[in-house]
Amino acid sequence: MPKHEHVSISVIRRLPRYYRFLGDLMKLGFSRISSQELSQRMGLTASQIRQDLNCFGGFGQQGYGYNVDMLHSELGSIMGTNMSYPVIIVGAGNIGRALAMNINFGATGFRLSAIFDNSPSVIGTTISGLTVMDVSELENYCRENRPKVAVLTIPRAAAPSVVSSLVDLGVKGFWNFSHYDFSVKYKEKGIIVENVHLGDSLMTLCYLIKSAGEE
Amino acid sequence: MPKHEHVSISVIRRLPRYYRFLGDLMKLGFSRISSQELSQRMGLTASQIRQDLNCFGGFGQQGYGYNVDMLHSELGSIMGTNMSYPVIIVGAGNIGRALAMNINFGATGFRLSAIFDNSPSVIGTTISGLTVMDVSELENYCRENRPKVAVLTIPRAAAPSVVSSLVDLGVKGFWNFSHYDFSVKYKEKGIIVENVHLGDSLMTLCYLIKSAGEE
DNA sequence: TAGATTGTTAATCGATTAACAATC
DNA sequence: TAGATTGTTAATCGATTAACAATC
Repeated sequence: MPKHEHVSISVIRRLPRYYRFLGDLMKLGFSRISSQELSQRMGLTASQIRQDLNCFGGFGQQGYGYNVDMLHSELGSIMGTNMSYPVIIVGAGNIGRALAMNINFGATGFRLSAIFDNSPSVIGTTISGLTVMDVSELENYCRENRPKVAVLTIPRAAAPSVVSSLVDLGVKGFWNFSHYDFSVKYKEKGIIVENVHLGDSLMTLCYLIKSAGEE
Repeated sequence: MPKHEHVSISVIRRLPRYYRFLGDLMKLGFSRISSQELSQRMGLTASQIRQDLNCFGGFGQQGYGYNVDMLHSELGSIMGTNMSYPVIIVGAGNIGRALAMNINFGATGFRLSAIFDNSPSVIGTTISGLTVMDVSELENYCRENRPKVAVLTIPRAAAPSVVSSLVDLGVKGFWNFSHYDFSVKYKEKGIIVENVHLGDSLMTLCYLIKSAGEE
């Protein structure tokens, strides 16, 4: 089934939230939901929900609404939660370890396959069932296991060379927690980068707090 | 100086990135930059940069461009990086600890003042210079120290009651890493929530990887 | 002064919301 | 059938881009 071409990023970023709310509704025992009621629960408009969903297909039924289970599973397969793309974590510091232990990679379409670090005190330790490998093994590992995505939890200074070699080794996407900004050339190559700039997020919060106080 | 009223959230979310790039330029020894050159480095349009900055004031000079140091510090004070709002972390699990150790709260307008947990094995341990306190002390602590913001790194199930009491105790903003979705009523009360839904971010990445592969 | 580059207005583009015919 | 609610088209709104006069 060829999905509608070019769905806007705004729509895509709402999908995981729909998915979460539908999962909740399932747990609450709902079997059907109207765009109207979902919109109230989520704090957006019914119109937007219908528009968003219709980017991917007509999942509802006039006069009835949407079947919760069905819509949930449709959204899941649209996003690829049933996939199992191999992922590596590069950088087993605080953040890397916390992600390894906290993120449910399986539920989001991935499979955590290896963790790398360059510190002798960390290499060889076990995190979430995986033994931390030496970054010097990164190249061999990638040639053999072809990870699709790398989680970048390394210091900024280390990022450029690591990214460059990972791209050469076939990594297609990055979940970027480092303070490194990917240059435009990677986007042109079709490399996908999902940035999680925690510092930016916190500064935004600071601005909003400050502005609220100034009113 | 009364800032221009209601700057859109899209603009606000770009400010930290401008700030970062300007900091880099300072380190590289730049003293001036044109919107044109900055736009190329950042991968956006010069027009957008000028529009964004002019939401807050005319920081440039015709024929010259922008003074890097000056613009950097202006943006800093617009965002409030010079503030020192007290912040508490609620939940000293992997993520809470990693944030305590990794985030430069001081550089983003905050001051980490306390960390709470409910697990006896964690209470009393030291993280980043702070002794983890028992959540039972949360109320007293807030009454005495009036934290402005709380970082939520607790399980979802624990969130509703913690949030409710923190709001009653005067907390104005949340940096929310829990899977809890704040209900609309808090927004109506003027509570500010900056969500960091890591699962959503990873699912978005999955979708993008999947779509790229399907082309 | 001439050249460069801003600040700002106008034009375009895209995303959200509203409306309603189709249909379960 | 009547009522409800979708899918979809049209209208609105806001954000981005383009253009250019102002001015350093």
